[in-house]
Amino acid sequence: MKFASSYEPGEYESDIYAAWEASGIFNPEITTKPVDDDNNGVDDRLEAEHFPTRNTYSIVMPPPNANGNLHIGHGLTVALEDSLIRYYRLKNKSSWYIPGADHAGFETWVVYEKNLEKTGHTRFEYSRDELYSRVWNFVAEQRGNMELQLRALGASCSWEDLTFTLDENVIDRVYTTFEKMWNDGLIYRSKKLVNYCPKHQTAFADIEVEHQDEPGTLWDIAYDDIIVSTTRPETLFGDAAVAVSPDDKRYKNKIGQTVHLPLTDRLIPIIADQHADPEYGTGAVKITPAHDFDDFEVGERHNLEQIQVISESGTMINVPEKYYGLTTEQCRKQVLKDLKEQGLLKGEHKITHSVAHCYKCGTVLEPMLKEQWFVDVAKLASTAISHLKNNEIKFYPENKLKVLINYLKNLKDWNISRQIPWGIAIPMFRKIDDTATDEPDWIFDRRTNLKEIEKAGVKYIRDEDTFDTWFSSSHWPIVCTNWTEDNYNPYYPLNVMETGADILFAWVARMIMMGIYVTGEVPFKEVYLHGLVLDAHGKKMSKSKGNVINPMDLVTKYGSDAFRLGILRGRSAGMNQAFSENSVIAGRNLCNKLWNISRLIQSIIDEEDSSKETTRELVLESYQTLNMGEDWICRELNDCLKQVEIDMKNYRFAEAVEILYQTIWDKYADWFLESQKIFKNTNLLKQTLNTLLIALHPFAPFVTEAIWQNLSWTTGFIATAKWPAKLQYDAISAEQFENIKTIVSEVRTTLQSLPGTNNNQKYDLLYDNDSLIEANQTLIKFLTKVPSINALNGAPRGLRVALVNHELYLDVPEKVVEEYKDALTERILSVGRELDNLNLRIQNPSYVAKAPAHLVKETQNQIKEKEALISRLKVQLNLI
RNA sequence: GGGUGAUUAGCUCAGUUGGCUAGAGCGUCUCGUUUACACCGAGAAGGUCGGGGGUUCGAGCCCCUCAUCACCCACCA
Repeated sequence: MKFASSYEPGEYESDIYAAWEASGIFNPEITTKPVDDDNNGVDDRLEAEHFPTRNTYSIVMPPPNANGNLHIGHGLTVALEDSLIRYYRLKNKSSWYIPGADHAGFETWVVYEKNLEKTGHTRFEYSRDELYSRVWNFVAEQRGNMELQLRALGASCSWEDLTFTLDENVIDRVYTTFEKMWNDGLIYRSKKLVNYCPKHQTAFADIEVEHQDEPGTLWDIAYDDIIVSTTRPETLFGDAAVAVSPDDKRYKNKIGQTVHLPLTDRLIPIIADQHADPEYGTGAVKITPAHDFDDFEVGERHNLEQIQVISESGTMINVPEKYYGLTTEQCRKQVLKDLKEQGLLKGEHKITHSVAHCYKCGTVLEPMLKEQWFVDVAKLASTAISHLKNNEIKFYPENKLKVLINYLKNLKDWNISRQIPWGIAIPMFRKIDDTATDEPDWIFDRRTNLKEIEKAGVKYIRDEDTFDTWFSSSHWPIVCTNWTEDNYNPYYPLNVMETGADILFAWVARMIMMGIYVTGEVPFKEVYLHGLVLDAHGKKMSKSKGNVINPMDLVTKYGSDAFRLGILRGRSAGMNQAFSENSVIAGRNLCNKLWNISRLIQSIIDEEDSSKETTRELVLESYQTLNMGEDWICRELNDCLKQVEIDMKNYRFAEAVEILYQTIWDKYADWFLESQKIFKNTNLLKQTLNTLLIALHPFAPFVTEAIWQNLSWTTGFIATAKWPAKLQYDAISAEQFENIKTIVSEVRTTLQSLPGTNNNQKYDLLYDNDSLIEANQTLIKFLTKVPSINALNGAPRGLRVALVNHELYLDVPEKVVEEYKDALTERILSVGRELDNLNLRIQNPSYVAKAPAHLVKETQNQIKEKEALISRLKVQLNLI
């Protein structure tokens, strides 16, 4: 096969992915171990089960929305997770990356309902079951896009195991848990104030609410001779009391009295409650238990009536005729107008307060009294906390553990009822047969495909609500790995849960609670949380701002690998960081570089093979290092591998990519490969290239595989290659090569700083009594591009290269040396400044006394070197 | 009100338990049409590490303080 002169990702990526997928290498290894009769002391249970012969490594994908497209955050997720899974696959673990698709209950519902409205229909024309099947079809049409996009990103997941959040086994598991919770008394039904979106007509969990600081108005309204402060005058019809602080002297004598509720003929009491803040407003506050969270609690304490005055569609009910049916907004205007006319509006103050919004449509949420299913979280949370405090899960970044524990400590009961049809039906049925008074009002039953059921002659009707999606997704590690009560499962707990830091509470916390509740074990051993990908200027991406970056555009433009390398660069756990297209460009450049490195090596191999007139060597033979550069690159590659291993263990992706980038480009290409243009150690070239390709493969799967398939000595897929072993080399020789590098660099710098370098003037090199240079003159000549390099016969001449331990001269005419004088003087001064610093340090008696001995010694050596260098440069200056 | 994180080169970011002259990518400047690569090669410039104090032989890193910017949680009528 021929290498093109540049790497064009578009020509290879889809074919490569298809070949991987067809070969089944992304599936985990599952074998049935033969039962060993002689076996003693090993759990028999294990023997009978399917289980891998190798160590396992498992990750579940946070399921992207089944009917959506991937966004940049998914791009980061795949880059992180797939790097891990590919790395551990190379490390010979049976690796299982389980893909998923999310029915995304509320998200999808909102999209669907919008579409429905466009066609002139509303949800109220259909039954719950009809709507469910309609959305199912809608999602089925859209599905597949995001799965193709995951493939384009190179996600090496086991597609046969894709789990959809509405799969039967998921629903089954969720019902099993729910039933267990119901039996354990962890589920209860209660009429409580919940956050409610009047537009979408559904309730939310606390965590789904978005609070925003907004300007508002605080009105003072006279309730007889007491003036209350409120931001919501329209709710006054639901008032059940006026509260003042028990410590507030102004109102002490009024406590226990009653006042007239304005615009009505009702009387309400004045009560004392610590909720009223004497410092705020007038110090007197109206209490509306049915429409405010604080007031609800005050109402509980004082046994106040809960009067609902706002309906579930957001209009006024249980109010005087005049206001009935108005929206809350219209009602507020009318109430204010009427109060003003009656002279009861006593003041108006502009304030800023925090307002709860629907995170999807932005509608102001209404606290609404509703009967809902709640999870009593106290025990779940405290159990989770004890597991967390036991350090059973390691967090990256570390501080999230503390944050999570703090959240769990303050967690309130969890509302899991949603009034939308798109979701898992809550498996609870309400008794409709009033004569059967002995039977409980609510029973659990899995037959949610039925609207009505009959049990022991009593009729029950299904609750129409569906589960909060987080209730089912909290089972994700359990359902994806097919964990069951009866069998040992080597893939559970997961090795790591990788997801966005923004859903630490909503998802990670709930998976931990649920995992422990269901399996008795934490669901994963480690958690890696990535931050938000911000736009190029560090701003949050949003459709309205128009700064959204589509990962697929970048894949098309630069290639999948470039995108992955680019998005990992400069990113660390938990941090919100800007996206930099330049990093993707750097990734693209690296892929092309690696491609050309491989092209050069293959051409060297081909040339050698043809000159030897042997058949092409398909096998990788062992190598021998034959010169310092070869030993040196082995050492550098070993260091690089070790560093990558450490970085992967610690989830330092950016650092791993960085060291690979530098090793490939600065070390392998710029030094080793250049030197191999002379030496051509074919076996070593093959071996080292294999090493680099495999090491980079987790991060840049496509280009490394494309190269692997093009090389003459490789077999199989690189995706299932073995992580490289350490290379053998001579350490002293490797270290010697550093000297060659220093010599070459110094010659290059000097040549470029000589006056008149732009007229392409070439000079020879002269060495005197220097075995290292003598032995390596061919290489030095090649790397410095000087016309020739010779032993100096007679007195030194030309310009001495600024090296301490080597006698090397650039054979330049007197005149050029003369012109170089200024540069030389500057050089002496700059080395002098460094020397001054070192001397200052060594002259400090405390430093010599307290610093570690090796540092002091190093400083002394450096001083000697600098002094030698200066004296040599000065000799040069005097010669001029 | 509470909490978390950030502040290092023109831009985006590294800098792991304190240790030599603080790094990278992209950008900038100079030179280079060398048969792997111009998505290239060689070289260079550019930072008093947000301000101020402290601990230490030694601080980008530890402590205190101030400032600025993000984000999260919380019941501000």
